[in-house]
Amino acid sequence: MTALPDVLSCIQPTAALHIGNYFGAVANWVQLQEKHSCVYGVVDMHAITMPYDPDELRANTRNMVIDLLACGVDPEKSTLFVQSLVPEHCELCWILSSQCAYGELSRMTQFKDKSAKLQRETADEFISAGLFLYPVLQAADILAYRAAAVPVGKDQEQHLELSRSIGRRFNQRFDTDFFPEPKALYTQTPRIMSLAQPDSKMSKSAGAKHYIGLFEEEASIRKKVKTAVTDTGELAEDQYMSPGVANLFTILRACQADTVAEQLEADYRGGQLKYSELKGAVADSLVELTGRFRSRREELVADADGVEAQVREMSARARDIAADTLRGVRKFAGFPAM
RNA sequence: AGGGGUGUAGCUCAAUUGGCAGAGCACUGGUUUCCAAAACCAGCGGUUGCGAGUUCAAGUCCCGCCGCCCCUGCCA
Repeated sequence: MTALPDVLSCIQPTAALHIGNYFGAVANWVQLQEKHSCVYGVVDMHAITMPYDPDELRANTRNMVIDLLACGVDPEKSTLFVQSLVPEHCELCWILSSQCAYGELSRMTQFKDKSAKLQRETADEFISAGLFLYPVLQAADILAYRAAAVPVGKDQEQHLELSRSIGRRFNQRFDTDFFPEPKALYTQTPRIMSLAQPDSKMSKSAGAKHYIGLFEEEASIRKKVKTAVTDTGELAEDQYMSPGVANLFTILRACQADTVAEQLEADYRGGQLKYSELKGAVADSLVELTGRFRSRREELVADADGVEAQVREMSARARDIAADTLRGVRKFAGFPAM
């Protein structure tokens, strides 16, 4: 029997990582692998729950793997798999879906938000059943590895809770302790906001000037930082600084530029801070940090075939664990052994 | 499968009897600003779902097809 991992975490393949993804999740992955055995996944089967293009998805998945390796996810320490190469996720999802109440799923906020939005708006958008089952697939992602812990931020708390309760129900229903309850690993990660709209989280969907790509060129990074929103109106009574400025400081500290950040904060308190200086410091830090990633990424791209072979090998390793889980699940669920 | 809707710029939508495809938002550039925002000025943006037809002329009318939404069914 293959050893079960301490930590499991997944990310959806998207066009390119931005600094919000990096500081919010990926940097933490790189940290965690130092002290834990980690399994990380690029979950392309989740990506098809929304309208998408197949060629784009394939390219995004390949790029995401490269991006993660460039950021420091280390095949020597961790297992990085592509979800669709481990079909057990899907099989487990189906079995678990029958241990999950319809009402429970319709109460998932992510799904509710989407449906509510539909009623408010034109109501002519395609909502796949896959979107509804999304949290169950997520539960399968975790339970397939019987992982001990999952790093979560606030927004994924509810989905992890569902995974725990599905696993619990499975155990109870089939009178076993097969699935350990995955613990939430609360790690404080900085929440990077949109540069153009600092009251909402940084995301690519909002548009190019809202985010900074992790592998963007220096000139582009500097330009985007420069055009970031600062003070847009009056500060609220209880506000220390405007969301835009606070966001710039968050980025600066996330880049570990603490001494610079302290100096500039002192200037801010004294009313001496020139935002152009702050922006210069932020841009410098980002350029320095991402420059390393960019050069590592170039090496990986040059060896694309090697990377692919490596990921297939790691996915096969992940599959060994998942297949082992499924052997047990099939037995409990009443299916014949394969 | 049948019935009813719907499809126009990235998004929301307009376009008279068939008569030059437009607006707002978004985006790009400029003025302004320590940097931004806001404001103002300028600009980019189109296979009108696809295909055929009628016409001097089709976003608009006729026929076929496709996608999506709602309803009623059918099959497993």
